[in-house]
Amino acid sequence: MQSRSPVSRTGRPRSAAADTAILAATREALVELGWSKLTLGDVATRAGVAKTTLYRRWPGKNELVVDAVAALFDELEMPDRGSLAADIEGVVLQFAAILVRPEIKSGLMAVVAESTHDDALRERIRASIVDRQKRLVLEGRARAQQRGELPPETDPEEAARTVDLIFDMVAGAVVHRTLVSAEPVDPEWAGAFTRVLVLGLGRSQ
Amino acid sequence: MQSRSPVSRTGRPRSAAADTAILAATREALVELGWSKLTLGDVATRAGVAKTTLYRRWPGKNELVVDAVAALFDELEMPDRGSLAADIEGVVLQFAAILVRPEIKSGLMAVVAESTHDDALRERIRASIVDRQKRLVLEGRARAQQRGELPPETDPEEAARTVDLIFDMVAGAVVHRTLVSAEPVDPEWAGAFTRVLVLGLGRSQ
Amino acid sequence: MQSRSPVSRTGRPRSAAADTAILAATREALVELGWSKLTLGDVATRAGVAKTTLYRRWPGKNELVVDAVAALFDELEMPDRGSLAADIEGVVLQFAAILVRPEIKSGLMAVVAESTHDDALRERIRASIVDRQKRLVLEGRARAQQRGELPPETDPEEAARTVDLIFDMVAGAVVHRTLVSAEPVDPEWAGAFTRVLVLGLGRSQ
Amino acid sequence: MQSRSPVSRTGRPRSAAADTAILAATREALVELGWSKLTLGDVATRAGVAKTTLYRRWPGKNELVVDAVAALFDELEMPDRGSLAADIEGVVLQFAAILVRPEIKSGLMAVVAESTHDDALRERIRASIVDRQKRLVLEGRARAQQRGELPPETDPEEAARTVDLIFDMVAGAVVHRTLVSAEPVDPEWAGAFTRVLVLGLGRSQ
DNA sequence: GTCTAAACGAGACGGTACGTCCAGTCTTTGT
DNA sequence: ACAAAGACTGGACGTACCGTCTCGTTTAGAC
Repeated sequence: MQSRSPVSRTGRPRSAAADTAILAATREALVELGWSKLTLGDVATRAGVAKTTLYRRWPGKNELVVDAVAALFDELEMPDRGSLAADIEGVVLQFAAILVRPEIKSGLMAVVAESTHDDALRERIRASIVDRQKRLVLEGRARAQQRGELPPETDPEEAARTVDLIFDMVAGAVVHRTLVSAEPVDPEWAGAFTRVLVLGLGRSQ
Repeated sequence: MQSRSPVSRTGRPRSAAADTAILAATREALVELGWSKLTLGDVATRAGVAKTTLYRRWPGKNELVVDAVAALFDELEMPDRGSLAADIEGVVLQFAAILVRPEIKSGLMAVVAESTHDDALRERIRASIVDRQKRLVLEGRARAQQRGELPPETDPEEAARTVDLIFDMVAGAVVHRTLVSAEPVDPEWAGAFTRVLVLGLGRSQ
Repeated sequence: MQSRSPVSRTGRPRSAAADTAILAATREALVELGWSKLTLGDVATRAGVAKTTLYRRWPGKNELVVDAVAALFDELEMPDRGSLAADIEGVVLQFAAILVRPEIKSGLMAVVAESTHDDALRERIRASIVDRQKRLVLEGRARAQQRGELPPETDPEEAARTVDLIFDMVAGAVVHRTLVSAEPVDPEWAGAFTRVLVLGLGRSQ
Repeated sequence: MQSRSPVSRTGRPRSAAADTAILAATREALVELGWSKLTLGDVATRAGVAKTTLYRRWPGKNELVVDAVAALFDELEMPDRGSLAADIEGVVLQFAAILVRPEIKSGLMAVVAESTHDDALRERIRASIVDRQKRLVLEGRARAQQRGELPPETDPEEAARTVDLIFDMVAGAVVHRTLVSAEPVDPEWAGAFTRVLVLGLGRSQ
């Protein structure tokens, strides 16, 4: 009989604490040093862990940073604020608040840059970060349809395309404002942005 | 009457050809190797130039890549296509065409990432790339006002804010679509995007 | 009973073979290139070793060459040739034979030159090379005293000064003849030199 | 303004002052930096001269240092001190006094080391430094013969060999004592050395 | 209560690129 | 024609990390 279990039943198990410590150390190092000066040796030292332990769990710097950063995005939530505009504005502000955190600022763009010539990395980013947040768009649309602010979708393909468009517009604008223009996403900007977006979407009205 | 350069009329002058060769070599290396594997030694070799010559002119990899990439953005133009929507759609497609070029794809996000913890670099990017392209938004608005598609601005501060908002929305959405979502900016997407944007702007007046 | 090395029983141990290979490669490079054209990168390559490994073990070129050269001096021996004069003549010829070897010729004077403004290096040379060979003078004197050629020393301080004087005279003359005058130390010269020295020492008693 | 030289009408004449300044700057740099850290650019700067001027006059560092150092050896003189022993002792002390000067200490051994694999350099050293000092041995011998301390030479070849031997013994011992053993050549040592040498030479007595 | 195999820390290893420095040459303008 | 200035090619420097590799040492679970 062969063991079906993917994990080894014998030998010393991997320390669960190490994972946590490594990810925390990575975020800490991102804050202090930024992506390009972050070294795995330094992360290992901060985490009180040998370099080998780190390499046993992540293939490299990129993947480690993706995982270290991904967790922070799960904080995003979209409580019902009563209208589509309010919901969007809330998410925009929340999203911006995450983006300005220095560990994100330093890490996110860098891994996206790396992903432009590393397909596996792009897939990891999509799975860990991007797609996880699309739920917000879906949720918001559903809520708006319930409220009657948006018509129910007729063509499901067209609907999917619209979700992607909205996602690119929201995420893109906030990221560009924050990281490229380096201007704050304050309620005023969020309001102006949301107004344009909601009006643009509301063609049926 | 006026001295062109207040300093150094003595000594061997810097080779003008070297600058050109170095920037071209940088773009070539970006295409072949991508940002992270690009080394200044390799660029120097490709340009047929000593490493010292390169370091004499640029402080480092980041600044070199900004300059190498900036030139390509000046290709952007906005011929009069007859309507605001057509003008925007045209620029979006052109912009996307530049972004998918491998030397841009590899380099742009990386330097933006670096700029998150290097103020001088961010300023260089803003001066060399970002601000230079805002002219397109200004030009487009002026043309739309001439056509009567948009009212003349009344409050100049408000107008400036709107220019920034539009710039972040257009650039952000296209960059996100291209580099994060890694989906093509085809005429269909460009059309959908433009429709939302123009509708949103029109109604907000 | 006693721990050989009080430090570092942990981590991967240093390769003993590397030391040997590096010193051999250094001697080889000295022969082919001479001191001034010898580079540590080249030595590392010849030894099949990374540059870092070399720097981990020696602080620089000088110290490495001292160690590479020192071993060769341990070949010096002084078999009993029956008389003080014969013993000295034998050592002079042996010493000269070592000095004309190209790895010594290239390296020895250079490190001595460096040592004139590097106290640690001078100490290293003294410990590794100079003091190790003073044994020959001591041995020769003891033997001559046994034979009755020299009287037993009475004042130990005076005796130590004489040892130093003889050492400087022998080593100095042979080195000067070989490396500065660039003339061969043949049996004839060795005989003439020994005659002067033995005569001078004998009469001074 | 009047032309200084009636001969050379054409071209700017070489500055004689430059030679002096360069050699002085070389000695100064040798004192401060030592041979290995002395750079020709630095010498040129100290001398208030362009690097090109320096290269126009000397082929390289070695030759420059030989010339810078050689002048100092011409200070050696041997006034008649009344006996062979006193003459030798006087020269030994003078020679030692020159050798301990830092510009000599740093430079002399280094160029000798280089000369072991550069025949032209060895010849230059021989011509500029070594052979110039052999006159002292010849002078001393002649004087001793006049005084009757040494017999007149019979075999001129044998006599030449003896001159060389004495030169190697004196120069070698003093150099070795000073630069390798790094002990002072004080009157006590000089006396002991001279005693051995004179006794050794005086076989006819 | 051992046995045992993987995980662990430490740190040496072969590499690659870094950014700096100097050698020696070349190209300007000035005298 | 020579000088001063300084840019140029080329190459070694010593350092920093990379990702891998040996070591000796835990340590949790299987027996």
